[in-house]
Amino acid sequence: MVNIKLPDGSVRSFEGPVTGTDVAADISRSLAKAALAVKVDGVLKDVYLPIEHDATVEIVTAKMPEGVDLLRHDAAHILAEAVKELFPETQVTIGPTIENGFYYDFSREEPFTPDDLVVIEARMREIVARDEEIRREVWDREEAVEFFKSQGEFYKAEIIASIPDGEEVGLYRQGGFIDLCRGPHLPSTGKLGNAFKLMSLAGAYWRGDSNNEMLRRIYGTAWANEKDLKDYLQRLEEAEKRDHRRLGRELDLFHLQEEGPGAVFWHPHGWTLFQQMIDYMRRKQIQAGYQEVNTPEILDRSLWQKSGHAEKFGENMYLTQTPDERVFAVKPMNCPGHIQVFKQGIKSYRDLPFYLAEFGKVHRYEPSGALHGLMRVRAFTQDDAHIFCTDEQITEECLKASRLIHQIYHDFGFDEVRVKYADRPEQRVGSDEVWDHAEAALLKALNEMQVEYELNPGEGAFYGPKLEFVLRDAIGRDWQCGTVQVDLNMPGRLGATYVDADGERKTPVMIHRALFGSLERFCGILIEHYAGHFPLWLAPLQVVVATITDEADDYAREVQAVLTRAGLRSELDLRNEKISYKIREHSVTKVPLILVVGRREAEERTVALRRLGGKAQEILSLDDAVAALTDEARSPLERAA
RNA sequence: GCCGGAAUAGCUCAGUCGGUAGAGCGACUGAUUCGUAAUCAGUAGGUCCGCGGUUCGAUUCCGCGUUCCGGCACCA
Repeated sequence: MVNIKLPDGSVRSFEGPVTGTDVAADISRSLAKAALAVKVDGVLKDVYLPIEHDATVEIVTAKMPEGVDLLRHDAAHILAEAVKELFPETQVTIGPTIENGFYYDFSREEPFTPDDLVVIEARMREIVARDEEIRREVWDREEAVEFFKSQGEFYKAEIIASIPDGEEVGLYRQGGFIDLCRGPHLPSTGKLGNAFKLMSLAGAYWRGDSNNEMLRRIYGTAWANEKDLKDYLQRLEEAEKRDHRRLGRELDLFHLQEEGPGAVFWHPHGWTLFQQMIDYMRRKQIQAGYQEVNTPEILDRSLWQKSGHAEKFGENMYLTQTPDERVFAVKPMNCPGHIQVFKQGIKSYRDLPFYLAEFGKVHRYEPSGALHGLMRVRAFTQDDAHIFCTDEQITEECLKASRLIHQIYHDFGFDEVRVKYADRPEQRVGSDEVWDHAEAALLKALNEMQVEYELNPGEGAFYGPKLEFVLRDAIGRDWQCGTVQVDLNMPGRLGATYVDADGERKTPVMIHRALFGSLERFCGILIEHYAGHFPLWLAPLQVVVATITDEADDYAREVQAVLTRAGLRSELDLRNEKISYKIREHSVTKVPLILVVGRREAEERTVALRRLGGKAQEILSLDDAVAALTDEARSPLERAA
């Protein structure tokens, strides 16, 4: 007798061992058909495997997230089967599911072409139509290794050989294709259905290591039904429309060109947005007790040798030689410069914590393949600051900096921020004891912050562990923005000291912190986050005054003058065009407010206010309109004050 | 940096099986003075990414380079 408890709490009894299919069939025929796998006491299993003992059982269908994940997993296997049928000389490696889809990495001399993708996808649909049974087999490890070697599948053999002793080697067979897999899998290929699509080709290193062979990756997406697939493809299209590179051109914010790879040419509107960010940040920082400084962009190479940058970061640095043959480095970070400022005059323990901030433009020679619009550039502006403090102050200062970051992100409309904690990297300066100490202090602050965080092992800066604040772009790519780093190394290397209460000279701790991280990147994320519809206080162009007839020109000029005096950013549109033409044009470039003035408004000293995306218009007296808009255009900082 | 793809008018793109190119939108000029998301007509605009090679002739074919796009690796 086997008692099966279902999620609704009911219990069904069976004579002997049953399978997930049996249980599903006992409930309803349609459920039996929809069953993709089964969860036995919370563990996913193949639906056709016997359940020998009493258990809690849940039937997994495509309606559940786990079910969709299974579909994607099987789509990857079917992709591999199709590729092996069409290109038998190809070796298979791994094919996991990912967010919204799956991929499979193949080893193959010849690249796949976009045309191949069409053929492979067609073959996948054939395999689905064949509805091949998928069955799990447990193999002896040695036999499995030998088997795959004999098939010329050396990568698979390597994976199996690396499975820890004592773990079962489970293989799944579908038609003529057999693959190592932890499972579970669908009972047959037909269950995948047709809601899948191969998306793109890419290169990817074996085991993610750039020293290894580059494999050929095929990305695909798979969903429970055609509608979900269609919705997903539409979401991708929508995301493309908010791509900051596209909006950057459409809204005339910035451009990049061949002569300056990774360097931004800011146009007037883009630069206005950029300056708004700086303006906000500057005030916010002053409130938080920072002092703003500015340090040289080019400094003698020897300083970078002392700081450790030359050795650990040298490959990313621009060097420049002057006619007297002296070698300088263009700064990739602001920290050594700030230490020079700190070192001027004798500092007392009473001066600590000592805050120095800089909107510092840094240059880093990034790998060419990494460049990406504003998100990844070679010349960028950091809202960088360094907090010189005592050992006891570390935790408190990290906390303060992290709180500041969360507040600022909130003001810019981001409430979902992911935090990562990155500890010591292989390439680093300083002793293990010092690192132990720095990591412990940062972790303590992190725990006191009471935010969820992920570990990012080995990804700290070369001088200390760091917190990373991560935002996501329109198409799901994550970008690190703010950061807080505890540095017990660099102040010592560059000779920074303070006089402690006991009269002894001591080396201060330095906390590196950036709020936006890179202003360029944050600006890119902002563009995508708002899809170009910036909140009024950030919008580069806030108001367009548009006339209906040239009889209103003089009045329109007057309106704009009043707006300018009130501190609003406006433009005049006196062109001899229909008002609907003007409205369409300014709507397309996402100007938040349009003030329409015609003969009537000129006579009555009013304006017709039209908001972006709105249909209605509002007739206001000029004075009321300006007062209301000025109030509306206040930044979060001004509102809080 | 690595794998794959791309580069034609300001933008989006078509095209030439090798005989120096075209559309829509935009720009400009003129007409129109119009009430809330595209008024009409006309005109101009191209080193077909760069450098070599093959060829009578290259935007087209080949090679090298540059940049960009999608990934991987790297990272703010």
